Amino acid sequence: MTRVSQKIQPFSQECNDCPIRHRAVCARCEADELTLLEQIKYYRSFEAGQTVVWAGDKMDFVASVVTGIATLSQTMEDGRRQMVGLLLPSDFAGRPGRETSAYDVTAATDLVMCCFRKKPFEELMIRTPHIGQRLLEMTLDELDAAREWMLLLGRKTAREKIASLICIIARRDASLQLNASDGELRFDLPLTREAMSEYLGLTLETVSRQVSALRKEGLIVTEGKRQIVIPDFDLLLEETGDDSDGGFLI
Amino acid sequence: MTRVSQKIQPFSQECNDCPIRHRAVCARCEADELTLLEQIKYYRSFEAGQTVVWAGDKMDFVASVVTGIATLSQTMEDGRRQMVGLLLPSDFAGRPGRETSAYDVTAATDLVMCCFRKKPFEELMIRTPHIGQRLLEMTLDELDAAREWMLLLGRKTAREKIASLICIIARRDASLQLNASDGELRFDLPLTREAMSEYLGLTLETVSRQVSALRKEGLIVTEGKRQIVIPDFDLLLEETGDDSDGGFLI
DNA sequence: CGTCATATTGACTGGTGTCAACCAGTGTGG
DNA sequence: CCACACTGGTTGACACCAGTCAATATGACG
Repeated sequence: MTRVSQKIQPFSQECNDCPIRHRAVCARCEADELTLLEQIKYYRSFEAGQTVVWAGDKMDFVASVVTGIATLSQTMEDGRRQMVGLLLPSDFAGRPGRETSAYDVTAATDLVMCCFRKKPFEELMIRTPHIGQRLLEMTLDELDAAREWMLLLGRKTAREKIASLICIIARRDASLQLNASDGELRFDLPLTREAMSEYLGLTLETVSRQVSALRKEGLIVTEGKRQIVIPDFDLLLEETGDDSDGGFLI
Repeated sequence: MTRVSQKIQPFSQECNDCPIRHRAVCARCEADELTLLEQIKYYRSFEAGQTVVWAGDKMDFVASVVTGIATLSQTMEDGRRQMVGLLLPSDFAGRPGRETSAYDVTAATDLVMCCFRKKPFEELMIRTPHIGQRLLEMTLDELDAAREWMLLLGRKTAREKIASLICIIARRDASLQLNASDGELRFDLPLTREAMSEYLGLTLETVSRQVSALRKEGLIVTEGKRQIVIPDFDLLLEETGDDSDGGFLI
């Protein structure tokens, strides 16, 4: 688990071509504001498994996830770990006005981040309200997601947790790529069993058992190690314990 | 559980005399901005146990908690409940830009809120950046608290959960009133066993058992039903599972 | 082929949930 | 005034879900 080696990937440096342009912290920026951001941004790439920063370490930048998935985790003294954030493309990492990272930030998959040095970003935030407004909106969304997650952690059974996680990832995948080939959903699980267990507050053995159970019952089909097919999404939704109706696609 | 009856309590209507003036969403406002807020604010009082709004119901205001404690809870179809927010004086309820409440909002104790009709508040937010800035700051704090809470829900034992909750309330109590009479901490538990169980993702029986266990071991002393004395705070802290050092008093 | 990381499965344990009885305090109405 | 109900809390007996420990698969990669 090294924290070196971030080769600059071939990637368009133009904000206008950016895949997350309309959803990230810069979403509301006008052309001139974008120019200012463009001057202080730089890209960093990480390989799957690499740590971006450790909890407590100095973090002198904030960043948007461009491609890939990052996780935020907390660790207890005796090693118990709980994931507390799952950052997908366009999500924001780091906190303006704070020196160090409160969490371990890890690349769950290969990852590209659009980074801004913290100081200039903070100054820019004061001058351009559009950034602060968008950040507030995104933080409120994060808070809602965290509260949904708390319900899962506090009250759901292992089976419901697994079904919920698969539905969450399926939804997010569907919202990015519109691969609605009939009612059947197909996507890659971007998390290892261990990462899933850290997300769900379970052991990795329980995760494995419950995934197997859902497979044996035909609620999901696995192809290879990571690929998942959901033959009937509504059927799986019923296993999450959530209200049947409340399912809005992101 | 009615939702009527909010008698206006005798309470200073002057923002300058407000006990939460320096910590609430209005904390950064200048005198002139405060005047604008003052024009659209109104107080509402609730008795312990009353519901402020139900999840899904229209909520046409946002509000600061002035005195007392409010809770945010989610309910699953079959009745399982999880608390997802604990609002203390100066904390903010409601979300600008959203019509309905996402959670049940309940008065855990007698409660006074300083309310703003949503529309005027949103318009004010656009014109006075200080409100949005402060709200962002508070939301980021809420998010951090929610993530700490997720660690508790996902990874802590019942005993650690109870110890953690008592420490959290003791800290907050100490931060409001500086009653540092020696090393001994004394305060009222503002939550019923049921509310504690909803906070912690436990049953109320388990809460009761673990509180009794801590009492029998002398880690806490109970006087009457609700009053709690902590003879040695550090000793109790060791039962939370948290890092021994990281304990900053709010 | 061996090694390593990841995943699966089994046997067993134990912590927490469930169901139920009981207690204490408070308010109510005959 | 006392019987009664009602709410909030405590304690016990027992069941069961998920954790623990361990063995075995699977696949990637040298």
